[in-house]
Amino acid sequence: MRTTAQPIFSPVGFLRGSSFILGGSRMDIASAQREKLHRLIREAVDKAAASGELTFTEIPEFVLETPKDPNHGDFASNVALVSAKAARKSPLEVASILVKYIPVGGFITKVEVAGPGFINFFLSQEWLGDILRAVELQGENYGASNYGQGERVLLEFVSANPVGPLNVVNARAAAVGDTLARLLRACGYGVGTEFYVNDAGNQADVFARSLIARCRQLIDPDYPFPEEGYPGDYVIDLAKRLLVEKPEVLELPEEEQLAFCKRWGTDQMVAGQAADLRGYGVEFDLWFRERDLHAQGRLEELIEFFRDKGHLYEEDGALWFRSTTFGDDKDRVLIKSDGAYTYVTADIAYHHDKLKRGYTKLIDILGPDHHGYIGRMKAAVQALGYGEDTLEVLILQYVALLRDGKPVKMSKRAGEFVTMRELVDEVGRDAARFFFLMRSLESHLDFDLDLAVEQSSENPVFYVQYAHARICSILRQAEEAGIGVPTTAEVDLSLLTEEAEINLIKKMGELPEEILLAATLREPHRIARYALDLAGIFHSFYTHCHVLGEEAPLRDARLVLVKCVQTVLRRSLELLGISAPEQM
RNA sequence: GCGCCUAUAGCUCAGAGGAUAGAGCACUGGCCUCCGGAGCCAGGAGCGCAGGUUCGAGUCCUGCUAGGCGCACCA
Repeated sequence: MRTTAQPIFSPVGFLRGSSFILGGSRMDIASAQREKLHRLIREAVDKAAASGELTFTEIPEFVLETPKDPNHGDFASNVALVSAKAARKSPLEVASILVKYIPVGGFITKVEVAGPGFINFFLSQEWLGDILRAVELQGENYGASNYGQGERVLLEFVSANPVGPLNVVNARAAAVGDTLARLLRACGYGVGTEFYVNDAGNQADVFARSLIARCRQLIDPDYPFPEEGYPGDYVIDLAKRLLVEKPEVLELPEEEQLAFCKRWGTDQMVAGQAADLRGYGVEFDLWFRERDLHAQGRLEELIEFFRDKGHLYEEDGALWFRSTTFGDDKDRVLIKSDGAYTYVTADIAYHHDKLKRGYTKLIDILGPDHHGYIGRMKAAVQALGYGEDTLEVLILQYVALLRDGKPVKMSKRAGEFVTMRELVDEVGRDAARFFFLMRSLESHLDFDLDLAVEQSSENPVFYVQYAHARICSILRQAEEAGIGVPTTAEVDLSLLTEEAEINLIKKMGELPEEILLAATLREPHRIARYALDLAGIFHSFYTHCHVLGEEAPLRDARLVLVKCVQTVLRRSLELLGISAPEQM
């Protein structure tokens, strides 16, 4: 069973190998430099092979990375390191042979062999200008690509039961799923987002009975509350509203009453969840109702489909799906001996529906308590006739809220837990999203409530937003002084020589690649960290370099630079679903 | 018992098999005649344990240890 996140395509061959191709009509210029270097390296390998100096059966995949240490050049490749074995020479020997075939000139000012056998490339200033021109040209689309070529991906996330308010893990899932959707769209995928509403199962029945009991208690305080009922106060509030909206509900025959409360109650919960999510910046393309699957006979269809394929058998009065054929730990019951469908039956029918609607990649984002679910669903998708990797399940880990450095106690059984709405009310939508997106999915994250509301540089979300607000302030004052922001073509970009300026430009050049990595590796936290890095470099620039007040040529070049940083910061924040305030 | 996640600086966390393992916080000391000090600059310390694969392992494999979570004819 494969339980870790599987990229849609392995990005390895794509990013590190020979073909860095961004589709669409406008190729990203900064990445075009990278592509040129890739090609030059491959040509050098071919020439070295032709001359007999190197012998390969095939060229291994290699990395072209931006070194942390600027002394290692603008780009560095490990091609010699990874191909040393195939060449039966030391990495240093391979590297020194290859550099002979890499022509210096044009945008390449120097090529050298360093360390254990890296080939370091030093580029002319011109390529930095290319980055700024790319940002200017592409603006709000900077970093987008057509890598996905329209492949249809369905992201399902949150999918909380409609029996209570959303919790903090739901909030984490919402932030991660929404940003992943934005990232995949930016990479040219045809993305759909869905929330599966589990409104037909036992839990919905229990919820309906809890609601009825609360209604009766409002009339007769001694009326007993079901032992396994939902204890939260929100059920009482809902009961009050129900008695106002439909006072005759308690007069209905029991079965009708239950059916009504189940439908009405879950609808109310769904409406509340949708409103909370909207306030959090998350809108779903579709809220898919489990009850529709039942009403449309889709479960029966699924059973017939599986029966035809021979995936079913009966035992102990129940109908079983032989999921072990497809690598599941054990077979699963689809119809219980009492004739009722199990939860998994409906969920398989739902996934079948997604596939029939033309999605070729399904991504489910689930909480940590559902990891045991992966095997059976991957088995189901295969039994439906699709490849093992069609379904990809991302498991989020738990969230611990910290106040005064101590965990906030939560008890689901007692109905005491912090809801997503409370969290967002307390720390704000931007801080909540950023804190969830800062960490990798699999981290068990500590959410520091005190830090999230702090208005200081210690609070990462403020740190990033403040950088944006500072830029806006500069541009505003320029405008007030009658100084327009020029275009890259109108200024002398070679005046940007300060370390902070160079670092800013290089960092901006990394965004397209970061977006691609974040999307394909399912690592949205890369973008949050990217935004923090870029903001940090900007703050340093701000302290060391002035914009307004400098001589016109330098001032104008810096205005262009600052304008570009604004675009890139805005773009990063937009991908995170976080606002970019002009003033704070 | 089986499965999943985690273990990196005092704390919270990054780290695409590669160069000297990085940030932030905390602690200490500096920086405002100047575009927003909600900022900047400078200082110490670390990969849970044991093997293995590799030219090279925080990263991959195996076995331990510790913490979190899950193992239904519940959803």
